[in-house]
Amino acid sequence: MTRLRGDAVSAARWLLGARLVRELPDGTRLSGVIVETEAYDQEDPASHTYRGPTQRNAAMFGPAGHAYVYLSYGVHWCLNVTVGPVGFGAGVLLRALEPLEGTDVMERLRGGRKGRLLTNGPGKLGQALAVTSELYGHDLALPPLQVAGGGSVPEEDVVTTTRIGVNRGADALRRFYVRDSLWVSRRVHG
DNA sequence: GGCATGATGGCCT
DNA sequence: GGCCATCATGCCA
Repeated sequence: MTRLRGDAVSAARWLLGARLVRELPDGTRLSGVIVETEAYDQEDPASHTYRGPTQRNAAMFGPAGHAYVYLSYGVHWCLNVTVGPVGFGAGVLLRALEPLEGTDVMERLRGGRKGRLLTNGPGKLGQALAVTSELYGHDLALPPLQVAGGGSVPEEDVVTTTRIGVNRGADALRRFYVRDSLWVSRRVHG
């Protein structure tokens, strides 16, 4: 994961195709392939780190390759991978996953929803993998939540678009997804 | 101490 | 396509 020590955009592209593996307390193994990401860094007005370090965003100012978890709209837990040298204040939001293992358990965690509805959105992904604030700051090289691989999607298969749901910095091309994946939150241009 | 504000999702029309 | 639940955070008073 040395690649995560660079800039957020490179990290976001690199994370496409990486595998995300979650182990539940009962030993159940859930996993999938990351197919959609967004890049955020301190120079970006849409980033939680834009106004400098706070208690909430501290993980993004820590070492790369750790989890930055936050509650969105008071409802949804969203998972980011921290990026850059210590003090950099950057991260990559994981927005969608192609499920591989434990889809039956993911369905249960998602209230019976199936197929693409399982993980095609950051809040859905968080719920499907039982991500909560317990994993805040967790080292993603270790169980129970790991990122492995990355850099496996060829340049020509990566689509670059504007991000979803942001107001400031709305025209920045910082969302990336795997072109032919059926598992992304939405295609074309956000 | 109070209040406006989301890196969203689900349900309703 | 539109509405709104729900709450931690952060900025302001």
